[in-house]
Amino acid sequence: MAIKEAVRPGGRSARVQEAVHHAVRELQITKSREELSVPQIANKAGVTPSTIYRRWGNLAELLADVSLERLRPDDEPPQTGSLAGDLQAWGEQYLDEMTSLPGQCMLSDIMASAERERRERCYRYSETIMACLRERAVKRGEATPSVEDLMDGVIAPMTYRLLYDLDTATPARLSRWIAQTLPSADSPD
Amino acid sequence: MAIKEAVRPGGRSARVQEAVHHAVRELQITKSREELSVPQIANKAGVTPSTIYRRWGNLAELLADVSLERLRPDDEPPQTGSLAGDLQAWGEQYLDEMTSLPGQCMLSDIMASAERERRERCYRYSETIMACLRERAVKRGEATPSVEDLMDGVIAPMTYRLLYDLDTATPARLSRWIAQTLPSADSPD
DNA sequence: CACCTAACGCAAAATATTTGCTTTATGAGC
DNA sequence: GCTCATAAAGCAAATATTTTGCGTTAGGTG
Repeated sequence: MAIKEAVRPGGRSARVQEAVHHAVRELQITKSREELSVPQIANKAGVTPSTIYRRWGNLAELLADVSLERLRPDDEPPQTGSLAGDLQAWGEQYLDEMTSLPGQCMLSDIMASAERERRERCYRYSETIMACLRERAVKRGEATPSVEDLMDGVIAPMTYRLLYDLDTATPARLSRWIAQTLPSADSPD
Repeated sequence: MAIKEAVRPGGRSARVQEAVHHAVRELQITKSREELSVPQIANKAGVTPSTIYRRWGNLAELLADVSLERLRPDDEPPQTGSLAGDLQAWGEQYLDEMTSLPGQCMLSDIMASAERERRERCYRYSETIMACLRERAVKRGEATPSVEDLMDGVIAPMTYRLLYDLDTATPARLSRWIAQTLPSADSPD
């Protein structure tokens, strides 16, 4: 019955982690990023600040940790019957989520983290989704690009624009990225 | 003779700015990111901490500001005689710069800034370079993609991988992004 | 040349962070 | 179950950082 996660993930540790994460999420509803502070979060979570500092190091890392947790693939991406459709459907809801204020904060928090590993987790997350959509297409017998090509052709421009030029992170462009990435077949242009 | 930059960019202000920037660059040589502090920088620059806090807000913004300054296009990108060549040449030196430790720190500092405007300046910077290389190609009579397409096809995957998956930010992949973006002509594969 | 005021210096006050030591409670071995 | 070793948390004092109010300096303007 040994849980293999951290060194000692048992009851109290997990409880503290949950309390702190929960406190952050609660506070984020009312307070803006620069109104948040470690002592404040600690107080709300019912722990001492030193606990947070020792576990997370600083506010930035804590926020990144909380943000990353939201990035769990909770539900299966919607099915539309074609790879292009699946990409568009998933991408649109992702864009929608990430262009929102909380979404942008989430991205910021993750990017502000010094831990390279966190950003790599984002990469793996997107990769997993691309692999899933691609797998569906393969099963249907569609001709499909590699996951690599999907990452470069769709995820990269989408993410790039979410980070650097928000105005151009739109569903219309998404269609373009998808069309140019998939083996040309039915796009009239 | 009026300089139109800030509200009052005259002598002293500019001197302080330069002193602080210089102090940061000096300290960055020996100290790692988490060893830097505002009071330390202030001391080295010969100003009081409150000056820095009032002008830049916090350490993260100051570092981002310093990093961004390095992003000025100091010299014309090398000419190779073809768009593919120009892109590869410029891209390789950019990759080289950005995969280095100082380059990665620079990217981190910029991404950690809360000011969206800073990231947009990065976007404009890359865009300017793409426009320049494209302009050359057009003058030579080459068939060229739009700047937009260069951004999506080359800059986006490059930047994406520099940020999220450093191992895959390589010249070899750069070739691939370029080949797939340019109107197919001479690539044997 | 005199005046206005943005930007800086200074130092006290408020906050946040670190640290040494104590206490608690999980998980392993008996 | 009970005991023990220790990871993780609490507590509080010591540091360090950040904010703030107010006096001073020095660009820029008339």
